[in-house]
Amino acid sequence: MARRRLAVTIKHVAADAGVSLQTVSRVINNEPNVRPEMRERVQASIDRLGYVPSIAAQRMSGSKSYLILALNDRERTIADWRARQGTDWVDQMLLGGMLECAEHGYRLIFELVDTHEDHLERELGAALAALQPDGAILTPPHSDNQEILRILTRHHVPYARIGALGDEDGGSPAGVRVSMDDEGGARLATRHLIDLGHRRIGFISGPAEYRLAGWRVDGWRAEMAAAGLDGHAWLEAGDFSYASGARAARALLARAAPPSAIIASNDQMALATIEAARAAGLDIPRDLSVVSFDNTPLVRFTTPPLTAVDQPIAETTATAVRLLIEAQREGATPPPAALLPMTLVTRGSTAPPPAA
Amino acid sequence: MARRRLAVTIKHVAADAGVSLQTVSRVINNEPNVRPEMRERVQASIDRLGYVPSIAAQRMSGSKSYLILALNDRERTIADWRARQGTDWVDQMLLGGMLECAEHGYRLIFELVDTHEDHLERELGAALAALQPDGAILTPPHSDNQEILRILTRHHVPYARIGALGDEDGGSPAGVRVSMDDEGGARLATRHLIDLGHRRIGFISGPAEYRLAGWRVDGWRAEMAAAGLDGHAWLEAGDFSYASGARAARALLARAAPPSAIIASNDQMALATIEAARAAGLDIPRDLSVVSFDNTPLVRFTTPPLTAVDQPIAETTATAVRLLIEAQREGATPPPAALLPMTLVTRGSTAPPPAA
DNA sequence: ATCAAATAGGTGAACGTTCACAACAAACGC
DNA sequence: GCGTTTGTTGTGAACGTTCACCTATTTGAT
Repeated sequence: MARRRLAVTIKHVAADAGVSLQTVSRVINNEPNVRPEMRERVQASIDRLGYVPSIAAQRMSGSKSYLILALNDRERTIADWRARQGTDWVDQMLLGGMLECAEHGYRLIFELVDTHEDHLERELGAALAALQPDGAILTPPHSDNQEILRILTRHHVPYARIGALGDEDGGSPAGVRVSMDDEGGARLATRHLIDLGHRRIGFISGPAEYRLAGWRVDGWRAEMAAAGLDGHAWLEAGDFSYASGARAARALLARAAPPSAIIASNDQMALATIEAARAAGLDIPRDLSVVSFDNTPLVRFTTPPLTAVDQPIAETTATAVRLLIEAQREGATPPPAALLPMTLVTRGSTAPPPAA
Repeated sequence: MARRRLAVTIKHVAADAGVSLQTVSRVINNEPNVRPEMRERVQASIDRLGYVPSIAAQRMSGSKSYLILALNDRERTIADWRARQGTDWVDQMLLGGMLECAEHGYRLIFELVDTHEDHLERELGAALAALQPDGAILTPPHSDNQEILRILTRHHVPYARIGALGDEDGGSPAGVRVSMDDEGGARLATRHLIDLGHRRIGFISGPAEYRLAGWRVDGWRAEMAAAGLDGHAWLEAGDFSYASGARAARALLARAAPPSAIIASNDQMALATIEAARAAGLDIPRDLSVVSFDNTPLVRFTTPPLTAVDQPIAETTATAVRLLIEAQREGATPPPAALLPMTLVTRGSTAPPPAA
């Protein structure tokens, strides 16, 4: 029954330092108009008593809540999770955003939302009203969900969208945007293979409903074209699943002029490609070079370990958090956008093409 | 400057329904002593106005915060994350706990703490004071960290410990405990191999500082003994790393009487075992059966896919949340403990031993 | 020297909710 | 019919912080 919270409050600090509540508040919030010596005295009391302002109380009197919500599609996340299909992106996103938040005295709260029309309004509204966050981060594939944007706007919560389009802003406040350079990543991979001497470079694409899948194709195509190579012949469609990757790889290898290298749009399809090649009696990387996209933990433990394009997932949320906080401080300048570069991690699955 | 929060408050609901604030509060909190018709009328107003109580305000007036903190070692998490070493457990823990929280109207906040002596006090204290959570979950390897327990106790935050010892409770409030049955899992794996006909079953252990590593050895040993087999000869020490697994596997296979099956204490060492076996010209599972522990996404995409003991990581936090909430409702009965069973997922890496 | 402005600090009210308690009505025991 | 319990509603204070406003004091320009 002893429900008494014996927490140390601003009142105790004020009494201890012999000043008013307001002065302590000013010191906490680093406001001006406090004499240095006074500030020091108050700070000493704060340290000695181990005082920490209560977020709840701060939020109550209209200040920031120092909370940022990372909104994720509940169904998709749970499905991925139940299936234990590398939900690796959850780690990356969460931790990247969290550390950046910590840096600025904020806290990241990971929130799963049901994106079904009827539930969305109630659930998201409840979360916003209850937590009153200072910002929200939208992750794919719902970064463009107009309904979510509408609700956030109505609740006056500034947002950052990851991997969102920029063009469709029909006058609505655009918010911060952070994207990964999928096209650049694909160019990197293609360039790497061209530099090794490959000329017939195959590409296994992802499902059309993911925009990033298209961008990856674009990058491959652009770099092929730049090198005077055919950026159309060796394209096979996949859907990010292992099975589709296996099918696409078999199709590519069965061609009259099979590619000497294959870029797969994600790790699972790359794994499938390796298996398919091996089943066809090919040695990796002697007979076939393989590059994958995403660089999840999966690809470090294959034989050979895969050369892969690394997605800066963590940097994505970290940047979103940073821009969100900065934009708030700066005032209403046009909301910033960032494009994060991908990097190529060279491992054992790529080599010069066979002498032919 | 329009800092005005035009949120709908309890006051609006009260006015709309023509009752006092207190009555609305009672309806929200499902308290007794409200006439059904009154309750209905208030509920109607709540629904119509889309009212959601503010957590901040609730927390202010001494009620619950409906927040549960999941405490994790910052350094370890970041290291794992930077290295992109399957931080799979983060996903699992987080999502498991989160969904269970959602079920009860709570919210899980993932918090990284610096466990270095001097920082711990300040950082954890700050988090507790700021958030005032209704409970905390401690995860390995710090479930027994006395300093953390001391701080939590001082702040009156009930806690659940995952994978903690039970014996060392020197009179301090023990809190809820949730563990995974590592020994049972090892027995399951061993039993499976024995049933297939194996008699020389090797075991690659984890590092001694992890208690669960010892429990896994115990389970293997117990089941071997129960079947009248030698539970000492085919043990090799590893440290959960790929390199150590490769070393241990080579050592086992080089023996005069090599095992026909090997159980590795985690997935990475199992992967290493498969590679080592293949390098030695062995076929999996024809010449050697391999069982791994943990069942991370890694092991589904190897060839063959690995038979693995699955850790109920998600259930672990889910159970912790549930017990924490229940214990709070029930009052101070002796805090409960749970032991979660592991399961064996049979895939392609196990088969009867070669005819010999 | 005088007045305006900037600086340093304090005071009461407000934020949205619950708690303790009071008030009143209805139901009950006898 | 009376006192007692039980059920239902309302009232004022409290939680910890910041905001708007106020009062001194100091600074600077004329």
